[in-house]
Amino acid sequence: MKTDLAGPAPRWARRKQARPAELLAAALDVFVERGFAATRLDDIALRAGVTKGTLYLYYDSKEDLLKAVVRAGMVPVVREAEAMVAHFTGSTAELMRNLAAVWWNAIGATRLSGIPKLVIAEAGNFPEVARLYHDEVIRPVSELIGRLLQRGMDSGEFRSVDADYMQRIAMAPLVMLNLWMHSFSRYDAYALDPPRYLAAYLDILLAGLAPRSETQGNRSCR
Amino acid sequence: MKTDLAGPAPRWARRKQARPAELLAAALDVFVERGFAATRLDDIALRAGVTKGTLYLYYDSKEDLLKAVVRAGMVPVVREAEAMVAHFTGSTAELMRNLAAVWWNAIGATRLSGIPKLVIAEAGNFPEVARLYHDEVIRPVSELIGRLLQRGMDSGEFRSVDADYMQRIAMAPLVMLNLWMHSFSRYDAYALDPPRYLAAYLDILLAGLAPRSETQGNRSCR
Amino acid sequence: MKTDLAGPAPRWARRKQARPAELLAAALDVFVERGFAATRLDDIALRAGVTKGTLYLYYDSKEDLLKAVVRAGMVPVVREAEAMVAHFTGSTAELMRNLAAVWWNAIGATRLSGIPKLVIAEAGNFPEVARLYHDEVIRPVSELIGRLLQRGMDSGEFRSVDADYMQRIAMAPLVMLNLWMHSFSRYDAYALDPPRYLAAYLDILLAGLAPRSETQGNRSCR
Amino acid sequence: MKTDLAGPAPRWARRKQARPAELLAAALDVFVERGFAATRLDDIALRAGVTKGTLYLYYDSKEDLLKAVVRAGMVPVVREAEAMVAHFTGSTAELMRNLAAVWWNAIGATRLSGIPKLVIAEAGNFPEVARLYHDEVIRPVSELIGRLLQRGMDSGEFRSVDADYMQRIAMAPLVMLNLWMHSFSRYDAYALDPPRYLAAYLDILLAGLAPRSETQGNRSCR
DNA sequence: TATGAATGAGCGTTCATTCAT
DNA sequence: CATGAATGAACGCTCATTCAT
Repeated sequence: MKTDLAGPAPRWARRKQARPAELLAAALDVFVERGFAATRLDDIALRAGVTKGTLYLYYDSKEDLLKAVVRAGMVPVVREAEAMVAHFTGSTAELMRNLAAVWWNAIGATRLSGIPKLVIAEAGNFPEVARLYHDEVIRPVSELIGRLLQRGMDSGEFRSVDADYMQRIAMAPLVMLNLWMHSFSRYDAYALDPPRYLAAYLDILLAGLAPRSETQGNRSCR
Repeated sequence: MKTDLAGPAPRWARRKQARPAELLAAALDVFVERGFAATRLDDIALRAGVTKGTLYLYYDSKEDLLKAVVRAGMVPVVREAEAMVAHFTGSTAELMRNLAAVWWNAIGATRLSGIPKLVIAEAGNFPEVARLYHDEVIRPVSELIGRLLQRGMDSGEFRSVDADYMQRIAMAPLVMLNLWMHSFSRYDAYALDPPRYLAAYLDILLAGLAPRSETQGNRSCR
Repeated sequence: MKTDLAGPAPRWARRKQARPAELLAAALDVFVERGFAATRLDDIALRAGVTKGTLYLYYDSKEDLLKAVVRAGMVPVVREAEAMVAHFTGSTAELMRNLAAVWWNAIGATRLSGIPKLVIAEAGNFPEVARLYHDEVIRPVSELIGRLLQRGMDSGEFRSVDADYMQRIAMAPLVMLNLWMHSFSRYDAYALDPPRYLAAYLDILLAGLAPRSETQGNRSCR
Repeated sequence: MKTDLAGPAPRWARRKQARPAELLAAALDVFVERGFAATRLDDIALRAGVTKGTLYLYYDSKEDLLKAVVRAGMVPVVREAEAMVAHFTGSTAELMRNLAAVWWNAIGATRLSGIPKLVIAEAGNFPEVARLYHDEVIRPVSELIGRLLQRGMDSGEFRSVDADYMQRIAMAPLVMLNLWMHSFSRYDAYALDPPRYLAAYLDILLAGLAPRSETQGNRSCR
């Protein structure tokens, strides 16, 4: 799965058209490494192989750059996820497993995984970033997951739950994995094992959604 | 349930002893509102009703203030949770429900709920803050929840799960609720309903931990 | 030879009367160690075993403290030198040797040796300090040395020189020794040997003052 | 004789290349006037016709600026003195008179004369400044004067003296003249006449170095 | 007399943003 | 398009001075 953010700027590809993507790639790197406030535009320019002034030819301000990074990085992945769901024909549980894998490959294992931390940290200071991220990323994904849960309930695969809120609960561990990787996991002692984390996640999520046997309550389903 | 952070500094209580707590309360407020980097020491001082220099009579630096805020805010709550678990005698599920309620009352519904966002945002820039929060908050809580899961499994109340990682999954939605409240929930349109969120959370968590019926697979627990 | 500046404050001597001298001793130490600007009143107070506020019971300001240190440290030594000269009966050359020794014992080898550097560095910023030091220290000493040179010329011991300016030249190496000890000599590699320095100084000074050729009359040395 | 430090920055010469020298000239002026600690970067910038931030485009810190001022100001003069000595063919006494004149024209009569006071005052607080000044200025000059004395002794022009220490004694009155000009001479009442001072200096220095007549030593005149 | 908490003005340094070239 | 020198507004931290106790 590809994103619009270029990889480490290849020197030979300095076409004018490629410039913005190169800048965004550099900006993403540094924003994720240092956080928004601690990032100097000089660092971004240095990593992109340009000078600070050049950034202003493409983006109006540091905040504008942040918004571009968020949008260019996340929206394509959202689109892709939506396309995947639209064409999937298997069981809902299978679909959720696939989605988790896609999410891991497209975001979790890439530099994009740093975006949620960035956005959460700055949402309070930059309403436009909050709105952008919510409307372009969170809302579509929420609706996607909400529809998925509904699909599972409709088919009898899942028991009846509060779909609107359950999708939030379902997303939380995935987001937290990203946050952890870009906060505590930076220190070796606090690192965790993502596959094992994801396995535990899918285990309890699907178990929790599975219909209870008719004759048994939750507590007594033993 | 109370915290160690005092309310808005009463003018008449300028006792030396009360000062540090007043400063921490003000610092917490502003840090949570603005984030660490965007917070000016002048703002904290203003809110505490003192001048900037006074802060340095009690704390060595802005980072030191952050560490004090985190420690003074969270450690007592952790202790309280540990005490509660140690004396509880009911079912593990009930204990988990109680813990969620305690957590909500002591943290979620107070200004302390802003600390996780602060720490996650700054953990990368301030290793000491990361270490402090992990060792004094995350680790004890993780172990607490891990023991809880083990207790449930031992008693047959819960099915067998990867306790170490499952506690991370179990904590994630609670942390995410805090993060949400201090990022997107600031904008009315994106607010959510905490009780409903917590209900959905406990619903799926306990359902997911409940033993499956012996004769039936996950899908077919009917 | 004693000064008015007390040694390391003896705890048992905390008579009110002794306080000002203790403060001055502490102030001299720290001023000499760090320079005027880099010295914090807190450091002086700490060394004197009092608190910062106490300093203001005895001295109006940091500059006032500096003036007191300079006056209390140097004036007694000047008086002593004047007394010594007044009672001396030997040759002028011998008197100058004695004066150099007295100067070394009373100033060069004590903490007072740091005062010239202090005064020279701050004279431009504090006219009162400049005036004080010049009128109470430099002028008396200049006149003393000038009279000495005149005495030597009158007696035929010295050749005829520009007494007024020669006393400045004569003082320069002694002052420079003090300055060196409190600047470069702080670094071992740049230290020098004071006795050897003083020997070379007296050697050339007295040789330079001695009457020239044999055929020229040397009234007192024939 | 010129120095590398430009005069009052001409507005029309805002070439990038000229900037550093303009900044150093301004810095030298203000450092000498106020001393290092009392100098505000704003003052230097104002005098150079730039803003404070501009200083940091060329120098890393206030201390770095001090080092640059010292190096750029003194090293060329040292080189010049060394070149002059290397090519001189007259008598050693004549050479010393010439050196004193060169020193006066290149340093004593220029703003550079303020540097020794600066360095002596700050050597204790800034080891790097001390080392720089000692290794790049004091040591070369000391060696130069030491060789000169040796040359005079070898040729029989001078009597035998402790060359290593005598060069220190010989330099002291010149340094002291600089210090005086930038401390007490600021106040008219305490000003002195440099030519007369230098005449007295050369008078006694050369007289003191001259060989004694065989029959009458200085020492035997008691 | 002595304390020490509090002040408030000040300074070195940083960095997003601008603009002449 | 691109540069990079310059700006100027901040902000963290310091410390001489004050004053209620």
